[in-house]
Amino acid sequence: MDTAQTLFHRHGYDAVSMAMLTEALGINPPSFYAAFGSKAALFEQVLSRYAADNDLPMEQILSAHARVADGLGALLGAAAELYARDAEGIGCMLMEAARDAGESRLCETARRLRAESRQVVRDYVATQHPDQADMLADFTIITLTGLSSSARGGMGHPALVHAARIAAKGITAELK
Amino acid sequence: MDTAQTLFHRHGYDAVSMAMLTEALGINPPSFYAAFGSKAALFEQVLSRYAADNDLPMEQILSAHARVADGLGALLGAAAELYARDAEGIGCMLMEAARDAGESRLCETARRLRAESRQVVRDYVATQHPDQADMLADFTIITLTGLSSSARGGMGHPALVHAARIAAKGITAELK
DNA sequence: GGTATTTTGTAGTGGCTGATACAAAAATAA
DNA sequence: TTATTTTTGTATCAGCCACTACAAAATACC
Repeated sequence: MDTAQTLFHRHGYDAVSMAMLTEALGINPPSFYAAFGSKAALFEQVLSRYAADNDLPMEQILSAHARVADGLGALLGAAAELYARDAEGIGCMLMEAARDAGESRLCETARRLRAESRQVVRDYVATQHPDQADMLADFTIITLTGLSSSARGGMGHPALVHAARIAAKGITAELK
Repeated sequence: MDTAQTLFHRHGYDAVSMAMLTEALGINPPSFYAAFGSKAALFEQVLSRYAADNDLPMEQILSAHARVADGLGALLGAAAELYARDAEGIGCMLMEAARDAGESRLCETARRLRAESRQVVRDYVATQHPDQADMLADFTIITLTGLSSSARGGMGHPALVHAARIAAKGITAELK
C-alpha cells in the first residue's frame, strides 16, 4: 500500500501502469485484482488514506494559532516546507490528483477530499471573520495548489517558503 | 492550428489522441504526419504560438504601471480574469503543459517558455527592487500556477479575482 | 488530351493499456 | 495421507495508442 502510494504520488495515476504496480508490489496481475479489485479502486483507497493521515495536519496547525492570519500563515508555511522536503518534487497528492481529470470517478473523489480540506479552512476562518471565510478559503486552496504544482515543477525550498510568507502577508493585509 | 490548440488546451497533451486530432482537423493520419511531422511536433508548435501571442500581454500590462506592486497586481488580476473567462475552465496552457511531464522534450519546451515568462517578471521587478526580484518572480509564477490550476479545477470568477487581489496585497506588503 | 506529381483513403503495423481464463502449486482440512 | 480450498504463474484477451505502407484519386504540368 505504501509502495502503491509512492508510485501514484511520484508519477500520477495515468503514468503508473499495471506493469509498474505489479512489479513494484512483487505480485502478479491476478493477485492484484483479487486484492484490490482494480487499479482505480486501489487509487481511491490510496487517496483516502493519504487524505486521512498525510504529513500536513491542518486542524492541528490551525488550532494552534489564535489569530486567523497566523493560522493560515503557518499552514501555508508548513505546506511549503512539506512540498520542498522531498527532493523529487512531488507536491500534494490530493491537489495533483484533483487536477488531472483522468477517470471521472477518481476526479470526483479527489475533488471531494479537497473540498473537505477547504471546508476545514473555511470553518476556521469563519470563527473570526465569517464574511471573508469563503474568499480566504479559496485563496488558501489556490495558494496551496500553486505551491504544490510549483514544487512538482522543480521550484526550490527557498522560493516556496518565501512565497508562502508573501501570501501570508496578503492574508494579513486582507484581514486588517 | 487553432483547432489543435483548442483541443490541447482543453484536454491536455496526453488526453488528445490522434483519432481526436485527425477527426477534428478533418484529415487522415497520413496527411497529418505530412503536415506536422508528429503529434509531439504539432504540440510544440502550438505551445510556441500560444506563448508568443496568448491573451495575456505581460510586457504590456507590466509596463503600464510605474510601481512594481501595481504592475504585478494588474498582471495577476488580468490572469484571473482571463482564466475565469472560459467557462470550461482550462487555465493557462503553458502552466498546465509545464506541469504534466509527458514526453521529456515537450516538458522541457514548456518549462523553457515558462522560464522566459518568469524572466520578464524578474526583469520588471529588478528595475526597482533588484534584491527581491527573484523571490517576487517566483511568487508571481506560483500564484499564476495556482490560479490556472484552480480555474481548471472549476473555481469561479469571483474567487479567482479576489485571490489575485489578496496576492497583490501580499506583494505590496512585501515591498513596503 | 496525356503524363507526372502530389494529395488522400484504406488498411494495418507493432506495442502498450488494463484486465482474465485456466492450470499448476501451495496451503489447509479431514 | 488424501481431499479440498486457496493462492499463484503463464499466457493471453480485446482495445487503444502513435504511426505508416501502399494504392486510388485528384491535381498540376506540358
